[in-house]
Amino acid sequence: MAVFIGTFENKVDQKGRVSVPAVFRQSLAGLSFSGIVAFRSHRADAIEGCGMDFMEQMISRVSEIDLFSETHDDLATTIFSDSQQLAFDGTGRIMLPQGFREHAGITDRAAFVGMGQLFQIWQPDALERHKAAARDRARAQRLTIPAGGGGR
Amino acid sequence: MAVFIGTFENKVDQKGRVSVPAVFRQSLAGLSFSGIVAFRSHRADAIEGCGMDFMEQMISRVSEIDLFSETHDDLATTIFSDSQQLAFDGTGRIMLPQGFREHAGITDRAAFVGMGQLFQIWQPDALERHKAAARDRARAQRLTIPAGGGGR
DNA sequence: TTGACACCCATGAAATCCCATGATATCCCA
DNA sequence: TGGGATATCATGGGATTTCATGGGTGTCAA
Repeated sequence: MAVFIGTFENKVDQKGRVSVPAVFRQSLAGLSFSGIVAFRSHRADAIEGCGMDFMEQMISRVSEIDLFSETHDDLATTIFSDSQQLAFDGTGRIMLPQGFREHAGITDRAAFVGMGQLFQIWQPDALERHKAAARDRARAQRLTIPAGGGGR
Repeated sequence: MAVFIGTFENKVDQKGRVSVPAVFRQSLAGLSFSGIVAFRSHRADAIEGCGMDFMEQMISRVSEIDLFSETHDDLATTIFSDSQQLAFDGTGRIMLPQGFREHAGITDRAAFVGMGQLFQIWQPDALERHKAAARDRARAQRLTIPAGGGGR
């Protein structure tokens, strides 16, 4: 399973390219698709990213639902239609599509934020604000991490 | 397993040809039939598409089941009899048969929508409406991905 | 002979490849 | 453990390829 930890800020060049942090790329190495899968976060003004393995997991779970049922189609449409495969170039960069950049307000800098199985891509200033707010909420609500059933 | 992710809008020319998005073609590469298998969606105004591998899988799955289930038998009959193999030409285009275009209301533009192991072909405006509706339904019913057997 | 359809070529825009660069980080050996 | 030698990385930009699209031509069958 690909794991993403840490925050990295990289430049977006004229062509819309960004280097994906090397650590993230190493997590993604060996998957069936050499690149990331990205989609607009519906919670935040950010892009969410993951590896193809994560998407394949989604597919197999969705396929447990009856094919051609309304539930299956709604779910599949919602999840897969707005995602995009972004392939690495020879030096580990991806092209951030215009629409994604707009959604996140990204122009010339992008911050990659590890979130465990997923990561997010933010406009750096927006990320700062978001982090501060998240810290406050977590403190106010005394958030904790649920105990897991042990690794599998 | 062929994976279809993303939405792509392409033009349908005078002759009824459309380019299948390059990403989808790559997913379909190496199968026993170089092209797509398509049939009219019985619930939506869209064309369903997949690779020959998926068709083969559906056939074997249905043949296990249709002894017991009339519904599945009907579904199978509907799907398989209506399906057509649409071969790629040298540049990755297919011919959308008249009947399919009519069913989906497609004239000069067609949107390919990834649904995981399948994809759909829509008239772009109809797709927008459909996407919004699907999202709303998914949210209203709190549809979630069925919990899998845990990450691995 | 007239469509329908497969095959071929041309084109512009966009994405990707490829190489060069400087800045860090890492390695290695005394 | 210091500090030069060596990788790794992020970044820039020109060259090349891919892609979607348009249109022509040949072929086979009704």
